[in-house]
Amino acid sequence: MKFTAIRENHLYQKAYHKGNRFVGQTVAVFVLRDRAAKRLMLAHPQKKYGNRIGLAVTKKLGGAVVRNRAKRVIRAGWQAVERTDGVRTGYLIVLSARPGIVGVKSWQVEQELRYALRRLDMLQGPAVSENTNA
RNA sequence: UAACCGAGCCGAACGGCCGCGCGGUAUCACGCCGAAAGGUAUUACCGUGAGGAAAGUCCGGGCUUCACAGGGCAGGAUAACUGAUAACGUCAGCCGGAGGCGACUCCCGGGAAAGUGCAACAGAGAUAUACCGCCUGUCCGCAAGGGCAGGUAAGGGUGGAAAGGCGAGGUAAGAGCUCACCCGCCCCCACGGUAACGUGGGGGCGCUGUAAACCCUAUCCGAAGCAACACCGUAUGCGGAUCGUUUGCCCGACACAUAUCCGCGGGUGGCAUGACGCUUGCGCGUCGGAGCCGUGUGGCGACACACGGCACAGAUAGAUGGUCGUUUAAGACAGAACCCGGCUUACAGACUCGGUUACAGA
RNA sequence: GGCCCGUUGGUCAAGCGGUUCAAGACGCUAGCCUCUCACGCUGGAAACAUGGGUUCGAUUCCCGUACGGGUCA
Repeated sequence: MKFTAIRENHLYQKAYHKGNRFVGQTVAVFVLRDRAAKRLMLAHPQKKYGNRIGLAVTKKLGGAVVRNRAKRVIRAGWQAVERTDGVRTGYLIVLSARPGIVGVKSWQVEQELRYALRRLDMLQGPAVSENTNA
């Protein structure tokens, strides 16, 4: 699943300071309304809205291998959530790895991400009805 | 059989489902973003896709830009010898030394006899020395003994180190003072070796340690590094903060202007075997490269040469993943960032070859 | 990615091949002072990142490792 990556440092700073956050054992999620979403949509050939996603992993977690694996696991979990439940678009989303991510399977990250996005009211589709029932 | 020594090699595999980067073909599409240069989407198929250390950045090169007549100083690096190599502080062989029963391993291995410095504490004394002791002379004293002058490094104790070792001669007592033997250093000769060096003979000498202290000798070194650099483009540029509107499940739509402040300068190549020629293209040919694999020849070896074959990651928030199953259980260290040759450091396990010692058997 | 630095008590730090050596300040702690606290005075505890090497002797010199920092578009 392709997505637009955040690479500017100021956007990370903004997400950390202004965004809604959820902190779990494996990941921390920061969500902020993307002011440039419309412009990006226009640039997009299919005229679709999208989320800009940033992955952040501290050097404290380990070497390049450990950090790469953390990013892959988070990416896999995110794709699973997006595919099954759907996520609202037009946001800046920063996924920051936490120490618990080392050595976990992707379904654990997926679970936590789904819970986090539900709490942040970012889900659409089938998961929403479950949320209301719960 | 056991315990070791050395060298090499691998460092998960297979299958199901869902995914990623790059290249190609088809599709989309005379579309979209951008001032331009330029960039780019969807889907399907095919090909391809991290390491032995990719790491640390400790050395050496390629490449690039700048500098450059020649010479010297300063500074840095290296240190037996012969070779290998593009080069090296690397590697091979060999010499010397150390360790091991042995296979074998280890050594920053020039010069302290050019000069300077330093050597705390202890000790009489640290590169020159007389504290105790020994001896001679002389004076005092009945004597024991003591004072003064001198000789002496054999003995004592201190120290990391006290001026070769041991025996004999010698002497008042002693001393390489003399001699034999041994040890070490320097010089000369002969033989062996390309050489370091080894063996033997002769002569001289007896010298503390430290150069990872200054230094001396010999050899080498222009500087910076792909964030280098080259080319294309170059506009009332781009980004952010402040004050907002609109949509609101999704899809879609508007305004994105003005003002103030702050910050920043685009793209492509280099760069993924390169160049050239032919071809719509696939591809083919020629030349180049410390490219990779195999075979042969030479060499003890590092390696060299010849022939044949091969094309093998190229990202830019950074591609190999997720998950399930099987293999006894999958589990070490760890991720290319311009490219090579080394070194150093980390590392679960698997395999191959050669050798040593001990025991047992034939 | 390249190129450079640094590491000494809890913190900031000086230092040199050796005895006096592991200064000094803040902090901590015990005592004195005071009716009590503060200030002040006296005393005390507490460290050379780590593994090798050179040396008689290393915190210092050399090599490796770990950690921390600076700088270059």
